[in-house]
Amino acid sequence: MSNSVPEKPSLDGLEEKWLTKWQEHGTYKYHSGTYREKIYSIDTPPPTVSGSLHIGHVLSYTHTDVIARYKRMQGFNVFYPIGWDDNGVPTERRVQNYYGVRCDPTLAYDPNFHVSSNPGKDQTAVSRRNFIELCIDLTAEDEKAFEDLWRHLGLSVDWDLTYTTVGNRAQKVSQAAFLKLVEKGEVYSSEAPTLWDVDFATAVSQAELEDREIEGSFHKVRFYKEEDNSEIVIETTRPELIPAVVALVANPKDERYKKLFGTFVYSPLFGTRIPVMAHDLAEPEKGSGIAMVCTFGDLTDVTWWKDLDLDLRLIMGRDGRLLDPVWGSAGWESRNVELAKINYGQIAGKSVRRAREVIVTLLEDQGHLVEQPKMITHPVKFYEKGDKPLEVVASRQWFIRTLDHKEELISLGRQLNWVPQHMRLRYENWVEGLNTDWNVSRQRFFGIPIPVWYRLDSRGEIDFATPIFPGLDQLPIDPSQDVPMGFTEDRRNQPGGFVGDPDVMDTWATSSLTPQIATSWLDDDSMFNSLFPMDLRPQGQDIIRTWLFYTVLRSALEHGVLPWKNAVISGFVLDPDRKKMSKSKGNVVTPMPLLEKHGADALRYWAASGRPGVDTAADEGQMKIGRRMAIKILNASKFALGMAGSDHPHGFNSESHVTIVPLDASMFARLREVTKEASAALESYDHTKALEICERFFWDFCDNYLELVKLRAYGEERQGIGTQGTVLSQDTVSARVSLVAATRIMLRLFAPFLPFVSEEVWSWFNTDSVHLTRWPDSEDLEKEVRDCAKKLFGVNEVSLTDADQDLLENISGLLAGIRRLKSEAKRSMKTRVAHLELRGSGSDLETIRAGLQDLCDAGVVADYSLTEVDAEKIELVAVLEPNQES
RNA sequence: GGGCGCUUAGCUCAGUUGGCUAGAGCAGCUGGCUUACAACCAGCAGGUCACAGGUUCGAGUCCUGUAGCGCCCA
Repeated sequence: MSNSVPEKPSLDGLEEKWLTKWQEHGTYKYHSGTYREKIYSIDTPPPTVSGSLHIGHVLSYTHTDVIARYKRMQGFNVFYPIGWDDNGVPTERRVQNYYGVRCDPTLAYDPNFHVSSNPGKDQTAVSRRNFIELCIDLTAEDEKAFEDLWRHLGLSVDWDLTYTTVGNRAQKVSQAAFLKLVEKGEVYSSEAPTLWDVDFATAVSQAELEDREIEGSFHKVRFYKEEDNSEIVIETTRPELIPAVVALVANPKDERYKKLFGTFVYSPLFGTRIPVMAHDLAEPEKGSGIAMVCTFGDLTDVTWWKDLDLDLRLIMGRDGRLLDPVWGSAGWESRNVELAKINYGQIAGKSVRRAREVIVTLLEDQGHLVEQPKMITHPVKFYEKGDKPLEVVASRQWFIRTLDHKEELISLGRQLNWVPQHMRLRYENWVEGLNTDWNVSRQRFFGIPIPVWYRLDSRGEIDFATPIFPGLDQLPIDPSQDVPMGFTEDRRNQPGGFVGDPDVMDTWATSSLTPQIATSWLDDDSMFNSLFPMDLRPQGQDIIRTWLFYTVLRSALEHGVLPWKNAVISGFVLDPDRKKMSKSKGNVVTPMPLLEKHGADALRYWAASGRPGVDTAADEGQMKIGRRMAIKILNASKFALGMAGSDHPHGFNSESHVTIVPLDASMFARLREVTKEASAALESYDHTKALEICERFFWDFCDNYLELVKLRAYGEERQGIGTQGTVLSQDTVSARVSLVAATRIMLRLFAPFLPFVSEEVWSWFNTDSVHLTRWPDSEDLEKEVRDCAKKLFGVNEVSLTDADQDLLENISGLLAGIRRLKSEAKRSMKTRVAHLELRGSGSDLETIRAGLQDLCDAGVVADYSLTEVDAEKIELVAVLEPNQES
């Protein structure tokens, strides 16, 4: 046993030292080629690198690392990769702001393009390829910041397994998975009304929506019955859509409107003849109980349009400005075409907002408005990253079928082990509430291209019915650069030739494949089979409906199974005042300064004190406690392991027999329980409980056990028992072996939580890494005692019994009693007790007899006596020696 | 409007299938340099378990309702 306990142990410099050594020694490397049963595979969340680092990244990633380290110590070959999510709109937006550019796909690539180091107010237009190059450059920088944090925090990931969500492999997997779903009939394209963000100019999916309460106005507008031109009043928040109105609907049970169903009315301003119809979704209580249906104001309009088989009058452009239809032409008939033209002329080409103002004025001027608009607040759908309400536009999109698979998805959700369990309900509620298939096309620039070309007919029109797909062996492809089989580049965009699909995939269409990307799906079958389905998906509660849901969906569609066995859902990190952190509030806590101030082990301690699914405040107090514990581990270990380092002759050899004395055995009995309880807690992903159990034992060990055995371990002369010259007593040997063995066990228990200080202390008397040792179980404990006896004293035979588990606790209680007496007398703890009388029942006194000598040593008791009395518990009567100074 | 979670000491949180006087850390107070540690140690004090009912020999724990806070969905 090598032994180099430092004189003055310190946390300074530990992080750099061990990060370097772990990297050099490949401590956390995954070893391919082992059996599935011996592998523990983790589907780590790839952080959005264009987002800013915040303390939340420390919390959940530390939780995962604790589990990874625990599993590794249990002998699992841990597959623990990390990925970078550099895909999608956040990256585009960041590149635009950072470099002051915008993408214009019509421009040609400029190989000599350089970004201005001082971007002005006006954005420079750049080609798509230039733009993508900038995206890749910037994300590379962003990845470094994340990697620095993870490394500094001591995450035990295998950095050789790192992947990105825009890399070649991610492109290949995303496109292959898409094409396989095409083959299975689970993907289709269609021209349909789609939720559309006018600023980003892209379609969005149900998962990317959020409702926001915004101000609007109810306008009471007159429509006119065909039969007698009498008025009928509807209320709308979208008067600018009156030119797109295709029906009025009321509830079939609504007596007020029953007789109107089947009749026609004319719209104001435009004179369009439209039917009055019945539909269940019309709410009698809302407004006047009769609503106008437009193509399209919202998703309800889409439902009505489909259910009632209504006409289509599109006026919303993809840029959020109104189109300019020809009044009087087919579909745009009017009973007063000239008036319709004049009125519409005022709003054509205008934004929604401006058009609304104009329409309201026109309605008022021409007498169609019943009264002044009434202000209301109402929920409106937004793209979660957008600033303007979503519009519904008709466009061609690719969809993955989800609605057909709801039941299967719910059933799979019930097979997954959710931590905490109630998170399953969020998933189930989401699946139950799905109302559209998953639109995976995005009209963006930076992303993985949809791997599709279309034929152009002799007039140059796109034939969407027979798309051309690449073979799996061609992937990845970019249809705007690559050419489909049977064509040459000069046929691109030519009549009779082909055209590439201009869209990219929703980023979730890639992120939902992280298990497949990380585990070499399609590239290495044996690796994939040994890692998939994976063991653990750790992630935030905010992306259950996206990342978790989509990943389950893709795995179900492709493999027919769950992608992992366990999903551990972390809570949010709140600011120190327990408020949600947000950029706008300016209360975002960044991790690096805290890491530098308190140290990695301290931050990890804080993180581990937050349970899965529970929101946790960024509390520096908790970090300080973590640091304090790391220091305590250094100091306590220095003392305990210092006991091992005697070069003096001790009188023991391989023939000797050592008996672990009852007090020491009692400590081990408790430690055995601790290892059991901590293991059970970690098995159920309750790292907080595991840490608490270990921490409590450790503190108790320091405060009581260490103090009780201190003198015995030193082996100093004392009454009755003691050493003769340099020869140690059995009791001293028992204490020293116990101190060292217990410390070794505790270091292994702390290793997953506080990897730096654990490794440092371990290195004082070992050459291997504590992180590659076995997680302790009760058998290890006996073995550890034997090993220590052998190594410290050359002793082969050791007796360790756990006859009395309560002894240590009882003696500790009495020591606390002695301390209380001294404290109440306002005397120093080293004050001698001239005489201590222990009064209690005969059986109680018997239970403590084996620890009395240690108690007297720790309590500085000169002399004691036992008095048998009829009492429920042992009472102490102490006579303190007089204070010599006063 | 629907769903989920939370409410225990000044603060942050434990509290298992219902079972002794409801625990810990931090903060507070009082002492103490004590041969691992003053970045430390010892001791003390601090609670109507959100509220109202109910079940039970017994409820922080189970049931019903109410209030407040937070999150998700519509």
